[in-house]
Amino acid sequence: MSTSNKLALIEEYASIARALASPHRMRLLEQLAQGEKGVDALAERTELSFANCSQHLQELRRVGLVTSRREGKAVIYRMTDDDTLRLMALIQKIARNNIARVDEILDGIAGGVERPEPVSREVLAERLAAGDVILLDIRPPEEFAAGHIPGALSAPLEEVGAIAEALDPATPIYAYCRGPYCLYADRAAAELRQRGFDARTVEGGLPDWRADGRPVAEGDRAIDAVF
Amino acid sequence: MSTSNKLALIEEYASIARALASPHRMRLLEQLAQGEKGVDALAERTELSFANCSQHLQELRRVGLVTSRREGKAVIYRMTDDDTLRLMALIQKIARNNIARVDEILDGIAGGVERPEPVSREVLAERLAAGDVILLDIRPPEEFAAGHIPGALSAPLEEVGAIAEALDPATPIYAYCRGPYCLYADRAAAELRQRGFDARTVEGGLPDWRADGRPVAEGDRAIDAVF
DNA sequence: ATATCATTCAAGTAATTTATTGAATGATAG
DNA sequence: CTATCATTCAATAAATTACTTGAATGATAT
Repeated sequence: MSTSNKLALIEEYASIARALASPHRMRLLEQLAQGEKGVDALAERTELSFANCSQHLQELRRVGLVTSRREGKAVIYRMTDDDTLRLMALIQKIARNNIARVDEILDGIAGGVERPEPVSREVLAERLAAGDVILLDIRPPEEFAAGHIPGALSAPLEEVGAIAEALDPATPIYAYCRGPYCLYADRAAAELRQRGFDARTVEGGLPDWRADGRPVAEGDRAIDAVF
Repeated sequence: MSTSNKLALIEEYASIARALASPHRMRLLEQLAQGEKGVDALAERTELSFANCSQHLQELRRVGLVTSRREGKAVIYRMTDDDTLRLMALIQKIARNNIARVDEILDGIAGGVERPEPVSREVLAERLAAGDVILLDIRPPEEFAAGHIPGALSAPLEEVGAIAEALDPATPIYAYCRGPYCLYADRAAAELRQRGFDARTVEGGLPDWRADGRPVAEGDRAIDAVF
């Protein structure tokens, strides 16, 4: 009884890991980290067939990593809670530390320039309050409009170069995007460092910031707080 | 390039989850959470064939969750760092919150008696310092001798009943064991609650306590600090 | 060197998981 | 009530993963 209980528990724990053990499901979670979405939007963004996407989502739901609700004809999926996000972030951290290939890819993105450690969200909040740093949001403008860190400047990846022209190279720049799985901020920071800026990425992305319980602003532009 | 890099990264992240997605590997990690061990000890404890155990260990090593070193003829495996432990604990927490079956099993172990939330290690440390709580280590005596929380009393599961006779029912009791995957503390606390004690478990086990950077005592008995 | 022991490798089969297809369900609009 | 649309279910084929066996390696002891 004791032993079989223990084995049953371990089976369940393993089932959670198994749910994450598929690139497709990881990508679905990455999408859901931006906010809740319907099955068709998820199928489109991940380029999965409809039925396949639905099945993967059900598997994630089976172990409680996501939940769903019905809204008219559509079923909307969302991450269950912040622990799901923490789990993704922790796996990403372990990968960065332990798998050489991951580090190589991230180095490759950095273009050979020295790649500093990401800044913690806590430090970011302090420096934002002090006003001695520029914060860039590297996501597409629509996502910026739907929610961003107060004080951030919208700087979609293609525009980073142009925006940099207007910035003071003496002021440190922090960049963030969607989260650990998103490389926009890494690439923006790499480009800025190559241009001589003191640019670093922020640990995690907007979903993580939100999960911390920190304030989120909405609207088209939030340049006011920076300039 | 950008997209394929991103997909490559996600593949690697998924591979870490895949490594955990097997009850056998979970059990191996659980064993390694107690401390480093050789392949034969692990094969014996998990009741796996030798070659099979070796292969599972290599898979864990491939994604960096464990490392190994050679010691004479034997190869000793150990957890790479505390992040591996954190990953296990987080999965266990998610399972507890999201999978009804896990909660049922843990309830079953509690024998129908109300099951209070585990106490955080931080609170435990405060109360130990204040001296107004009794701390029981429910693991086998050998493991206690190899390392335990200072001030803990060694109380192997079979002896908990007898030891309880000597304790003051007015003083709260905290119980710990190996960690999230180990049920000794849960069962001890359940038994004590049925006898009318105010008994709770501690979140995580000795490995987690150690990972916090808290002090660990060695030796046969540490009753002195309590009595 | 040779023998011995712990571990790893390699190959084959069994078992599980995945993706696809087409049918079924469940909610809404007409 | 029927038609329509989004989603889910069920069944099959394809791809992966797991376990076993027996041979190979690498380190020690004689």
